Amino acid sequence: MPTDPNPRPEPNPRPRPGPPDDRTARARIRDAALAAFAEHGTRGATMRGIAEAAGVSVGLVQHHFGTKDGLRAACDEAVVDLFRRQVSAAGLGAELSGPGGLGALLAAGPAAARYLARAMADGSAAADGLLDELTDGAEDFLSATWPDRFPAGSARARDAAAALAAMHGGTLVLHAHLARRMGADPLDGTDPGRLGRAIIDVHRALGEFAASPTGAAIADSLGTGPDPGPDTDTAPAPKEPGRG
Amino acid sequence: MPTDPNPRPEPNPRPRPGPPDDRTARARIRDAALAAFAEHGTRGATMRGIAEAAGVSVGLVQHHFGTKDGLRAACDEAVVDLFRRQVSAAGLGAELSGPGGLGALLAAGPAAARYLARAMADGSAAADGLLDELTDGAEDFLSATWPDRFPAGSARARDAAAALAAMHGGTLVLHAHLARRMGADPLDGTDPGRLGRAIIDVHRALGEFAASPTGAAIADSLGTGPDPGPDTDTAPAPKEPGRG
DNA sequence: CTCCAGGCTATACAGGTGTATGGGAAACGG
DNA sequence: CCGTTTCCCATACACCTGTATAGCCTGGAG
Repeated sequence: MPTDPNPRPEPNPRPRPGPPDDRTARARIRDAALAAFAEHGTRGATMRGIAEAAGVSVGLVQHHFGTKDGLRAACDEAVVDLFRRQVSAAGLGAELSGPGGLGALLAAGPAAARYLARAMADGSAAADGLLDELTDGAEDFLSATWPDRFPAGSARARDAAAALAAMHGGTLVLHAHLARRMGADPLDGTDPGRLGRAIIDVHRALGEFAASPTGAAIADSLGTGPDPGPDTDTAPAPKEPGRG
Repeated sequence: MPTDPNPRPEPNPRPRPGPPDDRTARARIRDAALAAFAEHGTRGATMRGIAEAAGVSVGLVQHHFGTKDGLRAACDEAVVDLFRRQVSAAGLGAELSGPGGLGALLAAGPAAARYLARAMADGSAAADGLLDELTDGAEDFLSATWPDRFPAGSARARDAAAALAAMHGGTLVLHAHLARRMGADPLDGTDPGRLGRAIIDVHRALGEFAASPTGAAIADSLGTGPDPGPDTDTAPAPKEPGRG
């Protein structure tokens, strides 16, 4: 959470004229838009609804952000900014897409996470960029940890990295389903580690299953590619990654 | 010309008056709606666009499906039906949420899969129901395979099953991202096993990683020890009798 | 005081949306 | 021949959308 020691909404402090100052009503509008876009989608959210939620008129929204797409772009930028600050604050390096990258996304705040979830599903430049970064991080992680199984630049590493990012991002996008089944939305801030624990459980279990003869048979039935891979090494002793 | 066989595929053969007959223009409209909903979302798709894509007028769409929500419901039902038929045809039992369940979804056809992906993200009764079935299957699978780690009805099994379904469903929802990174959309029908292979690769790699000391440390940092055991559990997930 | 820049509001407008309505065409049944 | 049913179309309507425009209010500068 960014430091925001403002008990009052600060009616009209005449902000500096130059750069985007991001305080006062402008920030209120942006936050309201974030929530509205997250809840109703880019198309479902309305300018009037956002203005009402922010306690301002529709004209002011236009005055500050021009058009609806401009407002959307501002939300994108704000969320990406928040995420980057969170990542650098947590000291995460390239391996964003371990269980850690997801945690950083969640730690950026429920509103931002919800917005990102919608943006990923709807497809926005910001969400695509973030997803690409997660995927790049995952590919680096895979290639660095298992160079024989996922050679750098190989199609197998690329596919696995994309799938990994999609799977972890999918838990974000489908947070409503998780909330329905787990009893608590993983995006509401309480117990941020619960989803991570479940994901690790899944990977451990499914990893063992995939390594079993039954799993190998399933993999074979899918038309295994050129490299079936050694199934004997179970503990490759990966190099220490960053905060997970 | 009273006695005239069918020179055209659907000459309006006066179908049976009673039940939903699903032929002629009605099916065309439904298919066009499926594609439109999948591409533009429930809100973005328009009645006029669907009618034009189906080659009919807007009035006919209303005549057959009443309202837009009725059309949406019909699409839901059709997709769910298709999926069930595919599952039973493949002889899949409870383990819907292994790599098999996802494959059945994909095998139901690109249009249905795309529609389902959108429906999962937007949230519809059909998508929720299907996701619940996948989750139930995953929970059964986890509890049956690792009874000590995922006791039946435990919170840990429930969380892991929900996460597993969300992760696999997420690859469906984020298929555009996968297409961007893998170079081919996993929902376009060609090489249906490629995504499954990537998922298995991910589970194997991440499973090994989670079992490593580094992974265990990460799991510990998330709040719970390696074996929390069954904590507060609630009523087991509702199961549908009959259809397995 | 006046002046005036800028945050802020109210209203108007053009376009698109879902839906209701009235009517036309073809296949039976008489 | 007419009547009825069903499929199908063109149009109208009320509503909501994003956006443009004109004006009000505050507060500092001259």
